[in-house]
Amino acid sequence: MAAEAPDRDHMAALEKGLAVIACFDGRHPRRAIADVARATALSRAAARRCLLTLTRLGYTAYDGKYFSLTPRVLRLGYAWLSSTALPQLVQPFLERLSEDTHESCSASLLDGHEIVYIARSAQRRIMSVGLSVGSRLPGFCSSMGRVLLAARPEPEARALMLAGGLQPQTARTITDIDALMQILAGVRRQGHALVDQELELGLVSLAMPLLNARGEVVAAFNLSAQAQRHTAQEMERLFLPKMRQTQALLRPLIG
Amino acid sequence: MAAEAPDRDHMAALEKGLAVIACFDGRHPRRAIADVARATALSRAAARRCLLTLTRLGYTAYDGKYFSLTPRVLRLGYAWLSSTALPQLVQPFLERLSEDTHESCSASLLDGHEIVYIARSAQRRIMSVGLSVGSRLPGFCSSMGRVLLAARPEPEARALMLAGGLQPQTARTITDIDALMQILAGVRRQGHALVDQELELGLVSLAMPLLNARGEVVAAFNLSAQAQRHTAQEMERLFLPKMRQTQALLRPLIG
DNA sequence: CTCGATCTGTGCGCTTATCGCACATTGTTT
DNA sequence: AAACAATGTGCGATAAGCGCACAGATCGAG
Repeated sequence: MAAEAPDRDHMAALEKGLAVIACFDGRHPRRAIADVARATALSRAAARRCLLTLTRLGYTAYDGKYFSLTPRVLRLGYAWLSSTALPQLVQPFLERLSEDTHESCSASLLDGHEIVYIARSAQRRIMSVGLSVGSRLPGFCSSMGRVLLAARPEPEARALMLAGGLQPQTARTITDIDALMQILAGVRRQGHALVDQELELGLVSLAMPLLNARGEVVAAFNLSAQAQRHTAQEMERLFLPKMRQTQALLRPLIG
Repeated sequence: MAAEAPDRDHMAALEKGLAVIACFDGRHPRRAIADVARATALSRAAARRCLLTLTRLGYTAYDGKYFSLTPRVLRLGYAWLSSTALPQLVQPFLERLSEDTHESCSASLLDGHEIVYIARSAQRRIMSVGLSVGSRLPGFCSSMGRVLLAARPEPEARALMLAGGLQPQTARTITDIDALMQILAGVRRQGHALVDQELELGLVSLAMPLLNARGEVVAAFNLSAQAQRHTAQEMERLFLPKMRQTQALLRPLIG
């Protein structure tokens, strides 16, 4: 193939191997070689080399037909979790907030156009898909995503949302980029974001930034509830005070 | 360097890159190039190439001086979590057990000579080091480790423990390999393992295998408490029945 | 302020790791 | 049984990755 990006330091093999690891998920827990090759757009030979190397290192297992990840890959993800104090710091506050309100609370960071959960205290299983640390959701239609996007410069926020594709998640999902930018402006003004069934029908979610001592946005946290139990207005009335309190408690504790 | 292992498919660059990711942890959240090179035993040039590639892919960030991991690495570590149903399945049962007993409960798998936490419900912070999903402990002196080692063929269990180095964690840690093999035999007979302050002073822990419908050991779960509050005998009397119940409840649910 | 030590960025030639293809084999499907 | 798809293996060609060496930057000590 022609060299489109002739960067001096490329480490193509590393990039391919990471793509191979990342192609496993809940829908594809076990994959054969050709399967992985298709999913990663690698040649079969390259996919095979990656898988054999990963197996030799213990990151994948091979039963003679299918490859699957081993818990050793947690070494990689856990390297990040243990290298940052934020998740462990926030977790007990989320649990407290969750107990007080009897709703589920989470914290997340922005990674490109998606949010990544870094801590969570679930009260009930209200979402169709189970969320946990490491889970990802589109930023443009999630409450925490909007809080985090609102904290970025406007051109960047716009670019990130457009790059993500703006796929509607429900019939109520707002996908117009200008409308979304307006919403971000509102979030910036009010200091919180309320999303009403744009991510999943029946789910309302209220999010707020996590600030450090200097007032910078370092993450977002939210509280989500069933739409039948609480209307959007009720959400703000019932939960904003406690969330502001959590925000204020954490602020001096975050470097 | 001479080719000691002339395997045809090696993918050295992938191996190096993974080592670079894994060299970050709580004690080294930010590292410079030469620092990473030392920690991974790579040449500075190789470490630099890995770090630049990882940064280009968004797995690490560079502030001009130090590199640090980004939450994107959770894509790798938590690819496994989402590819296996076990953690999500076990979590609520651990929470229930933890509520009933007011003690901390966890589940783990064996990865080489270490156990890896895959789910946890902490009641109180009783250990000096905070545990969470992805945390690792030596297998030979932890209750879950002994349950998992006991489920392996004896020669394999012996080899794994020896490979781990048998470093004593407290003055009470048993490090004699034959004594440990005896203990594993007892665990196999009784169906549970009790570890009394061998991992950390003041910590007692009772573990039991998680069985699938066919009766195979697929993981271990435990309950840990402070030694001051409960003696070893008390642990078995107080908690074994509830743990057996949890084990029985989960057994038909695990594929 | 100067000097020394360490680290970083860069370029380069050499080595071999990695590439994709092609063929033989196996096993799966219809 | 035939057709299809996936796997394992060998191989030659290419360039990816290697370590070294030099130069500039940074930092600390004295």
